[in-house]
Amino acid sequence: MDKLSVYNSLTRKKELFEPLNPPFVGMYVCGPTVYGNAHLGHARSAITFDIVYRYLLDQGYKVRYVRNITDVGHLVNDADEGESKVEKQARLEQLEPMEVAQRYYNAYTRDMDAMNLLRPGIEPRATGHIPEQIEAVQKILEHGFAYEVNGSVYFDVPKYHEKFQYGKLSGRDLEQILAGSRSDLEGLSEKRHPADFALWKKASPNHIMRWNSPWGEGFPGWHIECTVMSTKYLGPKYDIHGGGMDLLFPHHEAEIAQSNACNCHQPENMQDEAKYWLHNNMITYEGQKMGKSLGNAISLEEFFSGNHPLLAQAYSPLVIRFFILQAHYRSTLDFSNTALQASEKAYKRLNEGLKRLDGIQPEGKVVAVNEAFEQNLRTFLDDCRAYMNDDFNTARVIARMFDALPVVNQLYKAQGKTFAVEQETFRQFRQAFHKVFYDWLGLKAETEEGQQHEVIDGLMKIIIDIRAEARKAKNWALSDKIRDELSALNIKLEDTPNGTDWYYEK
RNA sequence: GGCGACGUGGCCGAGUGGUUAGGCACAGGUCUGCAAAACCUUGUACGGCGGUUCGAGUCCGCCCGUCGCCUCCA
Repeated sequence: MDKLSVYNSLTRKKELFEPLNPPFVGMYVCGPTVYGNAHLGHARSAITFDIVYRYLLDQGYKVRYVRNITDVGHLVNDADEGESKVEKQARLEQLEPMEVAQRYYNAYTRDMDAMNLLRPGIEPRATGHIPEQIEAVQKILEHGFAYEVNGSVYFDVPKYHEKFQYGKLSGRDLEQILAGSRSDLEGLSEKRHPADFALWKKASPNHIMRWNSPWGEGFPGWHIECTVMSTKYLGPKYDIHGGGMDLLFPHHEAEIAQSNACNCHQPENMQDEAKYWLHNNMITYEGQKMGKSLGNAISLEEFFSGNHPLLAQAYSPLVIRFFILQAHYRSTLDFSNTALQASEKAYKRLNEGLKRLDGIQPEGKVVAVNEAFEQNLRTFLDDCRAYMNDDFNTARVIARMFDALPVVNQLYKAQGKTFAVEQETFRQFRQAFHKVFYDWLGLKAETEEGQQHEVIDGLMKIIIDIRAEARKAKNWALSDKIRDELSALNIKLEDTPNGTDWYYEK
């Protein structure tokens, strides 16, 4: 494939990617709700669209990448009914809701930075766009696709369905939705139809996050923020909307409906918000879904530190990234310690290969061209491009890098004696490999700081053990020599009844 | 039950109907005082049953199983 194709959830097939207004591309991705630490699911979604972003940039597009931050509290459905998630955490931790949101936003950013994600161009917050959301609700009301009840405003799905098609994204039809939810809840709700959803919700007295509106004090419904913020920064119709498959229904379905109801009066002007809807698949743990109730919801922070009962060790952020990229984004991905350890080793080997590649000096060597090697390196970039063009198949790109690795190793090994490929081929390949590794996949050589700490700890333990043996044997000359020479390196030893501690001191 | 995505060798995972995905593990080899690392080489597969086809992991049907959604959580 010499042109980029993407799988569009809206049409359920791969389509040639053709921006609405080249060279500009607008991309909106559903970001995190900042009331808790980011987990693998957040990582997968963010990394998936980081790849899309990077690749489009590399293709020369001017991309405006918007990823929202949901910091508006909404209702939970368990025992804490009536309290928003953000609020609930605030009470627990005696913090302001916005303080909670900021804290988890910071943590999210920290984790994403660690995995080498490019930051979006705009990260709009729902709470920063309340007036725009109110305005959008008003517009939808004016257009006759919503109704107000007791200070809340609901989207009128059946009314919308008369003119537009509700359910086109998720493949549902209204009758089925109605049939499925008719049994209970009816009558308890202010909604006229079970499929209707809130655009604006009246705040209960104890709801902290609240704003004035034409319908009284309240807060926006879940779906409206994305419609509003995408419209504000990307226009009523833009190129790509991304998110996890779990958001397909009802969130994205509702977004499409809101967008059409708000920005178009008639079906002939239908825009469906975005041209391409991209969805990444979910992550499981040893075949099971992740969830707090199952005890296997592991935060990224815990992966990075290894501080979780289910984790055998710590996994570096880039190993997590690499692991995620080894699968195609539309497949479910199962993780386990063995799977991650496999990725860790593979990633290490790739890094070693890259180091060797950078160390190879092709100049002035005897050339005895190996046709297979030559061919391998020459077709590398085109192969990788074809895989990326095929709906961002990073798994195949990585496999292709491993296919080239033996050649790199051979060239490295034979250096100084023979050089089995044309120098120009080699130079172009090296450049291409860098492009794929750094620019497309967003990988980078592991910083060895963390490893070095471990190494130093290990070294110190060995030294201290040797010294302990020397002291036991009353070999004071050796034990003092160890202490004095360490001291010269600003490493101080302190003998305690429980053993010997060490620390840095200038 | 409905909608969607899937079920590939010991594990993770690509796969556009016809000849090797790849990684990890395992095995053999090179190197090595021994070992490790590194490098080289190799084996093991397509959930089940039918169907289409000269030929199916790849298309069609049914069955079984997994995951997500179907909630005013976002």
